[in-house]
Amino acid sequence: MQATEANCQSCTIGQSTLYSVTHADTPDTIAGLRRGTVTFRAHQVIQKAGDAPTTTYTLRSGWAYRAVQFRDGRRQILSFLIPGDMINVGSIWIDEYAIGFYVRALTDVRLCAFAPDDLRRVINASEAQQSCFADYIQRQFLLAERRLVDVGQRLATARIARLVLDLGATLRARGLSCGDSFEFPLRQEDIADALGLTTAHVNRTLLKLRQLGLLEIKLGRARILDRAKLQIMGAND
Amino acid sequence: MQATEANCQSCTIGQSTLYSVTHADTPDTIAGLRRGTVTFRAHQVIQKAGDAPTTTYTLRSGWAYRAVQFRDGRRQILSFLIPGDMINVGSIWIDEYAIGFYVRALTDVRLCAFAPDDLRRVINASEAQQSCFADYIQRQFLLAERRLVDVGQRLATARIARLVLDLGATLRARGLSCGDSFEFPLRQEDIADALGLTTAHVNRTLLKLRQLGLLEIKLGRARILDRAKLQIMGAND
DNA sequence: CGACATCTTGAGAGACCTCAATGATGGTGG
DNA sequence: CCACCATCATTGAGGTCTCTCAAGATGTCG
Repeated sequence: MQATEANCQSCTIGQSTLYSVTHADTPDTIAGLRRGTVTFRAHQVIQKAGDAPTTTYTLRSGWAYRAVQFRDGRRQILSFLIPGDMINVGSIWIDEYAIGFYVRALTDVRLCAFAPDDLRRVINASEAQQSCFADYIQRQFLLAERRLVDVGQRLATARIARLVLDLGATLRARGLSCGDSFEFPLRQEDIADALGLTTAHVNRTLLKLRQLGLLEIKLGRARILDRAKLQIMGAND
Repeated sequence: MQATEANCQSCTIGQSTLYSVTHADTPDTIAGLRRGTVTFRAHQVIQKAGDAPTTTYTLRSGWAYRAVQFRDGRRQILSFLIPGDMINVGSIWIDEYAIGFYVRALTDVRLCAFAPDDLRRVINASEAQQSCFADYIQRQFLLAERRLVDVGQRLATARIARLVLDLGATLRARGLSCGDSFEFPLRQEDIADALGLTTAHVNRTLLKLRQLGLLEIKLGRARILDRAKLQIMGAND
């Protein structure tokens, strides 16, 4: 990992997520608080389970994921992190919060570093900023519970359809994609571990979705071929 | 539902959860803010999916759960609510937040009503109170992700073991139980829907745990017969 | 004592898994 | 430029956990 620059004035990410109000008003405030950036290469571990980070990071570019690891090699991916996400929200409010998961880079990533105190002040600066932050937390919570419902109740086809649609929607909301084809650096194994499936089954399910002309995942890109039908497939309720 | 009294001075719940700091300092503050209480009978719906409650409720007594309902009758329980829990945290910070789940009473329950504004002020009153609230949110998040890991990766025996241990631990933390036998008003169907199983399978799994001398659930009570072995059973990782 | 909810149990089926082998693909070094 | 390697995708055969559907047992309550 190494420090480099990446200015805050041109950053469009902050405008749509946690410190959006402050960032929109005076990007300089954020720029002044940022303690620099850090980069990791694809597949590197960013934080280990048990770490109690004292710096709070936001994801500036690239993808990562949070997961728990089992001794026998199985793992459960808890969420994927894309630009605008916080790596460790807990550290803002809770000192010495030891995380129960680990964070790993999916692609090369760049993180922005902040002191928890500073972010706390930014968030508390206005009611607008507070509710913007609350909105972010709420959404993360919602996504976790969506996955729980998927894994608990839905078939493999629906789980995959929904995961792809969800990620596509989030990317769009952050201004990182604009159509039915977008960057999608998950391996089949990552999809499997996020949805409680095996790679073999994900592969067969993906084949099925491709044959049905709904979805194609190839070369690090996802192509939604028939959004309407994919949504119906995802909503088998 | 009907309004009745239940005083805040003698309430031990608030001391261990969201407004704990304020409550411990001056229980009168909370008492002054409370807009009264509401009761529901067992199995009554407290909030419907799509509702955007303008009042924030905390659970004073009894059990409830949050769940999503499918058209074909399936459902996924997202979390169980026990005294001290918030019914709708989202409403504190986000106006007009339409919930995507419904809330139903498991036993007879009594709720305390608050105006979102008031709770917001209480929480913002001090850093201690803020981090206490953050801690609560964090824990709810953690529990949701624990369930996701369970449903995604663990066998039925482990899922059930962990659910019971988790609920027991939370009850203990709130001073609502003190040993290995505690109130447990979940039907087998509730367990099934919380863990992505069917009642038939929950029944057989419960039988197995009973025969192994680890756990007994009967007449609305859970009895942990061998905590050590039950924990091992739950940690099949 | 019915009426109802809940628990229990059985037989058969399906979704998904395990294990293993075979193809692609892309990067690396000689 | 090709051989080589690691990573990832693909495919097959067989197994199992869990499900579906159904019936019966048990318990609860008015």
